[in-house]
Parts: sequence; structure tokens; C-alpha cells
Amino acid sequence: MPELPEVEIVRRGLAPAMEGASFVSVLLNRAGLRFPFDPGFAERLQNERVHRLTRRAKYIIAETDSGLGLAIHLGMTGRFTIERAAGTTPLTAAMHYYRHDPDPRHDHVIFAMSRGEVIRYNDVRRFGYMTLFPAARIDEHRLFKGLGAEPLSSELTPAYLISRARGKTQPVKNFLLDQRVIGGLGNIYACEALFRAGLPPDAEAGALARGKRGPAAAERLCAAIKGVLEDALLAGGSSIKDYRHADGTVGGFQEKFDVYGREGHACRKDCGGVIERRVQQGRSTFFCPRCQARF
DNA sequence: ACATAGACCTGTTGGC
DNA sequence: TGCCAACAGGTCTATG
Repeated sequence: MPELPEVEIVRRGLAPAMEGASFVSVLLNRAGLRFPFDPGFAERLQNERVHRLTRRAKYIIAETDSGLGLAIHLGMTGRFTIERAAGTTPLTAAMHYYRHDPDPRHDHVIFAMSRGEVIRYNDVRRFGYMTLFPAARIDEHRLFKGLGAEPLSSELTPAYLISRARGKTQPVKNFLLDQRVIGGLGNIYACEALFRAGLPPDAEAGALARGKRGPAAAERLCAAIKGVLEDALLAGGSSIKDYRHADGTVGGFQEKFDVYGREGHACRKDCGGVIERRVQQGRSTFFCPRCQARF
């Protein structure tokens, strides 16, 4: 599922239930997700009070008063739901992706918080993971130290894109998906950003650093990345295969995709082109052959 | 350094 | 209707 906008929406939804609250108990329903849980995972969290909840790339990070960090990656299908303990009013912030009512067979982790919220982590495919680390050492952690620019921050500039792309022969879409270059883009937003920038997904990344057109393309691409992520955030993220909830907590950006999942449909720019799908790096790439014909 | 393929999992969808 | 292949928002590893 989740790329940067979805992860950020989940973070914002969790924050009111987690920040300032302590873990009363942590229940693990299995030995691991993508990886086995750290030894003592549940015990180490118990009684820890969450100081703040942040995000880096596609990771949600809880930091506790005593300096323990909890990193959470949602993989493809990870999602959280929040409810009050039995007998009280449900919170409005239910963050369901994919489905309204997650299958309880896939509730793998349950956090009981000190103010009464019960937070469940549900993950059908179990590609997600959680791990504990010393919060002050985040920059040395193997998950984080190699991460590239945070795309909505001032770290991401046309000059940064150019410097990272220089000499690269790989397709520009693969370049965008490389978390060591930009942290947080995934398949959907990489496709959408390339469409907005008018760049062919299979163009050489290194071309951003060359010639007369390179810098202009880098400029457009940088703006397109930020723009599509901001638009998606405003729309509450994208929820494929889901429908909107009355409380608006499920995203609606999927209705605004220009190319993703639109194979065979007319280009929204009315250029006369039809959106095509091609497999790149084992992933579907969607693009308009007219609007994205030339670098 | 890079590309590709396969692996990890389960569920849904589309074609025959 | 039933079955099976293809595909799904993400990484990670092995291999060339």
C-alpha cells in the first residue's frame, strides 16, 4: 500500500492515541512479521511513554521518554486501527486501507495504551516489520543511514536530483524508486511524478545531468514529485480497492491518478494518447506515450 | 554499478 | 460457476 502520503496519514492518525500515552501491554500474535520480532520486543515497550511520533521516508517512528525508538514499516498491506477499550465510544480515527473491516486473523500486534486506546496492527501479507533501536542513534541504524532525501523537505532540490543522477544509466523510474536517492516514493507516485514532469519512464536517469534539457527536466521532476505528494496528502492518501469512509479517513487520491492503473484509458491531458502499461524492474509502469515521449 | 529474477506472503481479479 | 494465472502500495538477496 503505503507510500509516503499514506504513511504520513497513518502517522497523523496514530499520533493522538500514542503521543503522551504509555504502552500498558503489547501483544504479539505471532513470532514475527517480515522478520522475527526483536527479543523482548513486547517487554521492552511495556510502560514506555511515547514522547513523539515522527516519520522518515516510509517509516513511522515512535520515540519514548527513555530514548527507545520503535520503527514501523507497513510493507504492502500493513494498516492500523484504533478503538477504545470495550464499553466506550469508538474513536473516529480508524485508519483502514484496503477494507473497511480488517480480518482479525491478520491482527499481528496489539498495543494497549494508557489512555484506553487499543491499537491493532493488521498486515495480510506480512511484509511489514517493527524493530526497536536507540532513538538517539537513528542516523547509524542500518534502516535509516542509507536513506535519501526526504522529498517534501528542502533536501530535495533539482540540484540534488542532478547530482545523484549524474552518470547513471538506469531508467529514471528506477532511479526514483531507489530509497537511497529519495525516501518515500513508491510505484504509484513515481509513475505520477514522471507523468507530471512529462518524462519517459525508461529515459536514462543520467540525462537529468546532461545537455540543455537535463536541468530543465530535473526542475520539472523535482516540482512534480513534491506536487504529487502534497496533492495526495491533501486528499488523505490513496486507497486502492477501497471506498471512501464517512469520516474521510480513507484517502481519495486514487481518483485523481493521471496514469496509475489507467491502462487503455485516454490521457487526461486530451493529447489523444492512450495510457500504456509496461513492466520495469518487475513493477508495472503506467505512462502516456504522447505526453511522455521525449526527455 | 546495474539489471533481472526470485523470494517473502495472502488475497483479489480477470480470462477462459 | 470454477479454476488458474496474473497481479498487488515494498524491499531484500542471489546471480549475471
